[in-house]
Amino acid sequence: MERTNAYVKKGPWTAEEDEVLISHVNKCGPRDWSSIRSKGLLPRTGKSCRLRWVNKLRPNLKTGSKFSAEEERMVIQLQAQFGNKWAKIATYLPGRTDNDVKNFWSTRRKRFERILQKSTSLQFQNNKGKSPLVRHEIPEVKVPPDPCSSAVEEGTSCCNYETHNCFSNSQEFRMVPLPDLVKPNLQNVEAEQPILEATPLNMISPIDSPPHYSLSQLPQPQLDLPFLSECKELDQDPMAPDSLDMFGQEVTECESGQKFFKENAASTKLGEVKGLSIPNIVFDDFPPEMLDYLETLTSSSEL
DNA sequence: AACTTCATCAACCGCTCGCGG
DNA sequence: ACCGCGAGCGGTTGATGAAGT
Repeated sequence: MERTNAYVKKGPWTAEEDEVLISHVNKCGPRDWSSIRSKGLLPRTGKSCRLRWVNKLRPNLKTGSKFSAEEERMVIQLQAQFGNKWAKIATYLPGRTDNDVKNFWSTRRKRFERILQKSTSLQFQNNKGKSPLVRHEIPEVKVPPDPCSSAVEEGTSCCNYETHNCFSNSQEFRMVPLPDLVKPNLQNVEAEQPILEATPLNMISPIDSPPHYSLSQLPQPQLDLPFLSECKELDQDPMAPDSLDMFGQEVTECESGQKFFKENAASTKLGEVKGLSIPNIVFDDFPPEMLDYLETLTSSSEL
């Protein structure tokens, strides 16, 4: 048990501290973290020691090297499959820690939040006082209750849904993706052209409920996962049925298919501004495939 | 050259889980 | 069954350096 009243050092680790920690692990193995402090070896909490070992001192870590294209693809795919289970995802990536994966994903997400915020703020400026209805709405998607959603796997997420007022005990919810975000006309942003196009709601065909997959159908861990969004697919019209499969197929062919839809429904809202329906997008957990897709689309747009 | 913005990384915090008493 | 503890995980923050203006 760690003493709570003793001095605890925080902040960056020194080389000397690292040596002490490594020495401890060599003697005792990567455990008994709290004893490091209780024995007076280091003024660090066991938690801190463990983190230091796992993220920096552990052998065979790829410290300092950027994620390869293959690693990026795997993270994208595994995130779509497992959600934000960074530790689990990291087990598929030799030499990478959960912290690495988490940081990678966080950076990636921030980048697109920024890109798309720019895009949507310009959309608002450009559409101010123009179109009476600029609304993007996709028909309701009914998600059947997932018989596989054991409390262990889904419990935490359900709390999140409730937080978002999106999914609680209800067996259905409204998924409201934004078509123009699937393939935003970002090239037009700088040209100050209106980006949004009104789509009559009655012209949007319903999306079938994602198929259900049992846990037993989950792919086993492997290092050679295919990547879903190859360039050829990016040339398609994203709103064409086939292109929806580009997201839907990948996402639903796994245990988290339904969860994916649920979670991302919570991330997208429609806002009302001055009588206009303006997309008010929250990209908290934007679909990774969509982000990847947007990345491809926007990488040449010099935003 | 100075300033701003962005990306990356290390580390901390709060929470949950599992285990032993 | 309950409680306390250690370990592990995910979210978040702050520091730092690179790149852009």
